[in-house]
Amino acid sequence: MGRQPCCDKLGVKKGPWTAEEDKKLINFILTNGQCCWRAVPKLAGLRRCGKSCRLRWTNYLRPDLKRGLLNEAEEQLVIDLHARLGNRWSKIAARLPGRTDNEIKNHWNTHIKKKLLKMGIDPVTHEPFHKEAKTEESSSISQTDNLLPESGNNNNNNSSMQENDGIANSEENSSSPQENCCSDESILLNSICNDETLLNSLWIDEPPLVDASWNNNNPPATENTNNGEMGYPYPSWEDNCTWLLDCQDFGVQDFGFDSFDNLEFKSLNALEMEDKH
DNA sequence: AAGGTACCCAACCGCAGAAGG
DNA sequence: GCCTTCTGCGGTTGGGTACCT
Repeated sequence: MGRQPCCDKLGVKKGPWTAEEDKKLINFILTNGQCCWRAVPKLAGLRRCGKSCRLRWTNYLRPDLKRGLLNEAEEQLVIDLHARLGNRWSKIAARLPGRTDNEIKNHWNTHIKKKLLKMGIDPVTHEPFHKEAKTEESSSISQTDNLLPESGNNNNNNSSMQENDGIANSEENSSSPQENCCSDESILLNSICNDETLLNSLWIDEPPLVDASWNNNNPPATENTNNGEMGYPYPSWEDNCTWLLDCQDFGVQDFGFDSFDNLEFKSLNALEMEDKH
């Protein structure tokens, strides 16, 4: 259709964001909320493309973001969700409060993929390599089942297989993806993931469960009693943005955010409830 | 200490789909 | 129904840093 570039390339700054730019963007969103991103750079006095502003906000500046590596439970959840949803990072991220699709995608590519390969598991199909070679017709019944028709192997099956030196490691196959998961939460997760009704609900494009309060376009001023319905004690949009800037240095926990597990279970419970309707 | 390599992650790019006129 | 605009998504890139020789 011959789309125009999202912004005039002339005079648009690229590359890493400076603290000053971050401040401007945060200030703008605090006072105006998230409106049309295209207008944000101009209104906020930034020489950035709107897209870049949105990305910066969603991937880095949002105060509800978690920092640091994914913990084991989160990682396991990502693996399970990926087995069912494929490379739909945004959907996966929607199940992991405080995590962004970009973050999960990066973590998948740099950590999880290698981990699975090392265990002799194809990160695309989530099948052990030897099993895959043996019988393709056998509808899998493994825990990382392929309920998903598209589970990531129809459109992007060309990638990531070239590095399958994991075949050489297939003797490690006896260790399932859950081999490291002996904690209670992992057990719980597994049981959740084996719950068919719950899994089915993952296919439904339900409204976002975690970031609603950030996705709405209400001006911050109207949001003084936010987060009640979701049960997330986000700091209120008020006063100035200093807390928000500080937030980047600490992490959501420091603001009394619920731990991942609590949120996760809330999300999963919500899914379950939805499925019953 | 210096150079090379691997790794990580923030940011960019291009496309698809939704929304509105 | 068509066209345009905007947003969001997934793939990819490139700079910074850690590690290795």
